[in-house]
Amino acid sequence: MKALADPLRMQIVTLLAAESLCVCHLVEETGAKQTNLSNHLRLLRQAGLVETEPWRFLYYKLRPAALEAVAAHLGGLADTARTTAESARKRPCP
Amino acid sequence: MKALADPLRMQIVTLLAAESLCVCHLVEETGAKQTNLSNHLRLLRQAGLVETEPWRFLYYKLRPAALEAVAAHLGGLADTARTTAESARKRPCP
DNA sequence: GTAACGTATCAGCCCATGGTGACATCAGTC
DNA sequence: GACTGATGTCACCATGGGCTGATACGTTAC
Repeated sequence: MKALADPLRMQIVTLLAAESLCVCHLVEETGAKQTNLSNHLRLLRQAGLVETEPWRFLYYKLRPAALEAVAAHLGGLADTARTTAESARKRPCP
Repeated sequence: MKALADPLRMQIVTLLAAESLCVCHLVEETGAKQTNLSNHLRLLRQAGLVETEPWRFLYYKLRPAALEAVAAHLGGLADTARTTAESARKRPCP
């Protein structure tokens, strides 16, 4: 969750959803500096959301399963909330 | 996204997924102080993730649709990533 | 009416995070 | 070997955000 809290990191994830990209592309697309992107990509990697593809240059690639897991978790909470909202029972206050 | 980045707020959302609760319950469950919870709940309300139910006491309730929207957005990114990963084409570097 | 409770706001402190530039290392080219 | 570019790390600073306690206001109970 924290990994996705930063707007730039969310932008990175969105860009990587479309295609794997190397830092040179990300610099172009986001306008952020290389070192800053390096920091953010490290965090996204540590969070398990992206991985690297060594190529001519180092490409970064989204890990769909990790993102799907976050989505499923939130979706599950939403489903649970829908079910319990129907029961309409409230826990009494002390 | 930012709204869910804080562990306490994520805990609140998880608790509210199970049932709507008033602050007195949240104080008990989380151990956080009333004023702190009030701050966090304000942020969650501003983010559209929870709403209030005036009752004997004020209850807070999760908005499943809002949470579902976040989940769907992330899920969509994951799906896109899966599709593009199969194409295996890489944007060339300059 | 008074006291207690529920709730939100305010102001302040302190730590975490985001961004930056310098620098180091590695790989490729000449 | 010298140079260049790609990549990541380090140290620092500014800002943002989380938490706290005091306070204000409205409601409820006696």
